[in-house]
Amino acid sequence: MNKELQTLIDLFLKILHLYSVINKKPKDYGTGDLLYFTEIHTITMVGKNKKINVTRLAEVMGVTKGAISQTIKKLVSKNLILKTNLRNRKEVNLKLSEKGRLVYKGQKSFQKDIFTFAAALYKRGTPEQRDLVRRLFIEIVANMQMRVKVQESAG
Amino acid sequence: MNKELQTLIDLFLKILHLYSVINKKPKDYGTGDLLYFTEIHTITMVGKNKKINVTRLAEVMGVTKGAISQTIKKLVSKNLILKTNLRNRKEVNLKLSEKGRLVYKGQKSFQKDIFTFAAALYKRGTPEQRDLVRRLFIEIVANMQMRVKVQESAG
DNA sequence: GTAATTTTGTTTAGCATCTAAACAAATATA
DNA sequence: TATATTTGTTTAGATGCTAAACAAAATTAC
Repeated sequence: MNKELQTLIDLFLKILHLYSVINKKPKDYGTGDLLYFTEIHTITMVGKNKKINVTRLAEVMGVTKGAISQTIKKLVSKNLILKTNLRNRKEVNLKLSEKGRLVYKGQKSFQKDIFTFAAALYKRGTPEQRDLVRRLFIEIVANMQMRVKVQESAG
Repeated sequence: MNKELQTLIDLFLKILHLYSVINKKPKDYGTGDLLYFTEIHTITMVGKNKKINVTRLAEVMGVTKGAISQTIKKLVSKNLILKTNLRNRKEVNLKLSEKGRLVYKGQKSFQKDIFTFAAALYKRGTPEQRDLVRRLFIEIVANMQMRVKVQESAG
């Protein structure tokens, strides 16, 4: 069993690594912009969170406000993200432009693609089998989130 | 079911993101060196693959030879990795120093820690439940590896 | 056996991304 | 109103990567 478990952990670590390799190459989702993963990820997060601001985006993405500010500046200049609520120079509200939504949709379908075959496998499983998968993922997320919090309070 | 599946994919993407957040902070595994993830990952790969060389390491890690060469240079200067087979200036064989092995062990136990609770959950599952988990991971790895290969041959 | 080719590793310049810190501007609190 | 807090921006410097030019060694072709 321990060997089986180690193999499984190795598989999981391999997935984590492969995902970063896949996302290293910049992509064009049909807008004419070659976008790096950080840019795409930022667009994804803005698309997912209505009217988010820089500070909250930094929290959600686990980086500093400065990093977000720089990325947003670039994406605004590329007309992928819009700053609304500009009568007020503080508390900027971010939203996607039409072009930004195209990237958002492209990335979503890319993610769906990656998991298409795994999803089919999952669907064919019994309710009991699916239950363990779900609980494992929830447990791993909970553990990792705890670690991030500990890191934040320590650093 | 589709909502359940989307939730699961979101959980998985969250894991991928949290892992990168966790690994962003440099760590000291008791050698006095504050090491960044790239350095730790490189040490891990050298530890896992006996007498590996720069070219193979680049393939395994999905980066260019130049990148590996730079990282190795730094790790050799920190006395974490050793270059053997130096009578021959080509085909360098890499291995961990005593200090490097300490980092290797530290990282291994860190990875084990992350999955401790999930592993306990997995162990309590039935053989049928575990079977789906295994097959899902294998499927995801296969799909991602295929994508990396396609990317390589295309780019 | 020598010449041409391939393989392997290194260096360089330049780019993307991040942090920390200093800062400016707006808001909230005393 | 004065002070403190919150929010966003800018800057300098660091890591890590690529592409390309290069050097050195090994392999292949003739």
